[in-house]
Amino acid sequence: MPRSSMRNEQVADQLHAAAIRLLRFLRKEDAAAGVTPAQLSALSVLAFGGPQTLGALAAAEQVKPPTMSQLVGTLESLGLVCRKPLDRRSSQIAITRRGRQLMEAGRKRRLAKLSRALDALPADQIDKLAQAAGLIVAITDPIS
Amino acid sequence: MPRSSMRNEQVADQLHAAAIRLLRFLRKEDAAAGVTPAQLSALSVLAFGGPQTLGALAAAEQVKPPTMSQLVGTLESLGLVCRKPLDRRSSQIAITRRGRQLMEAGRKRRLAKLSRALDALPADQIDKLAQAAGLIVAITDPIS
DNA sequence: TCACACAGTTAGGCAACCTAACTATCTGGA
DNA sequence: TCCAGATAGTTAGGTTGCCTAACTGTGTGA
Repeated sequence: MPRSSMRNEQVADQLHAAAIRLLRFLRKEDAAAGVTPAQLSALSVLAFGGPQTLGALAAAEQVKPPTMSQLVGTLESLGLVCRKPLDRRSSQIAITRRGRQLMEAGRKRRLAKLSRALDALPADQIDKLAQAAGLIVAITDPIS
Repeated sequence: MPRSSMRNEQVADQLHAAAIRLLRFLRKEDAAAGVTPAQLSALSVLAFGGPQTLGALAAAEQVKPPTMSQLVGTLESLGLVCRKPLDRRSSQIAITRRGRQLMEAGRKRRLAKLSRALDALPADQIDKLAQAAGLIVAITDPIS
């Protein structure tokens, strides 16, 4: 086995553990914001990716349609997204003003917790985290 | 608001999104290995941190005792951990040989998926991911 | 010795996933 | 024209992982 693959195996483990810890760390803050992490993530996709169909949103979030169907149902009943029919079997889902506001509020809540931790780090380490986040999103992107 | 805090807010968001994506990306492989991510994480703590009480394990994993109680119950029924009574109300929980084997198998499954992605990256970017993982674990560590 | 602290479990509930099966709609080719 | 098949989404039912509240049983110090 080449040395680089052994290394990658370790990195895979470390990233896995780090992701689990980070989400547990942030979950409480998300809950306090009145939305769950999955809801926040979907709102974020709609905010930055624009209106899209349920199927596209499910693909972007890497979940199956029934999961997204339920999630969007909840968000709609909360007035955070709305549907604009395309034809009689599908709609475009768009974030509402309230949804956008709530997403910003959630971001601020997370900030309160995570930025205290980040503030303790030197700028170059924060850079590394930012770059790492970008890399992770890139390599887990269903499009790529 | 100082510039660094604005920056940290963005990094917080990016890390959050990255963690969600990474776990969704890896979940299927964990399932194929016959253990769930939370189980794998607990086994990992026991493998590297040594035997410990249920309460300590819950604290290490940043979950509440009932959560860990159920998780350990499952792992025990699968023969992946065992309990050694300390007194009549608490035990030390230790990973078994089978638990260790299964953890290694899970690691290999994740490798199969993630390392293909990592292999496409230059070594310096893999370094960044490894360092970032270490930073995340450090800043979300309940002990620190 | 006995009241309180401590360790863990039980009960009940919710969010986020999944697969399988279904409904309804659209569309292309005979 | 029209219907077979593809497509979009929902419903039904199940699992895992997390929580709080309430409980049981055990240990301990004043």
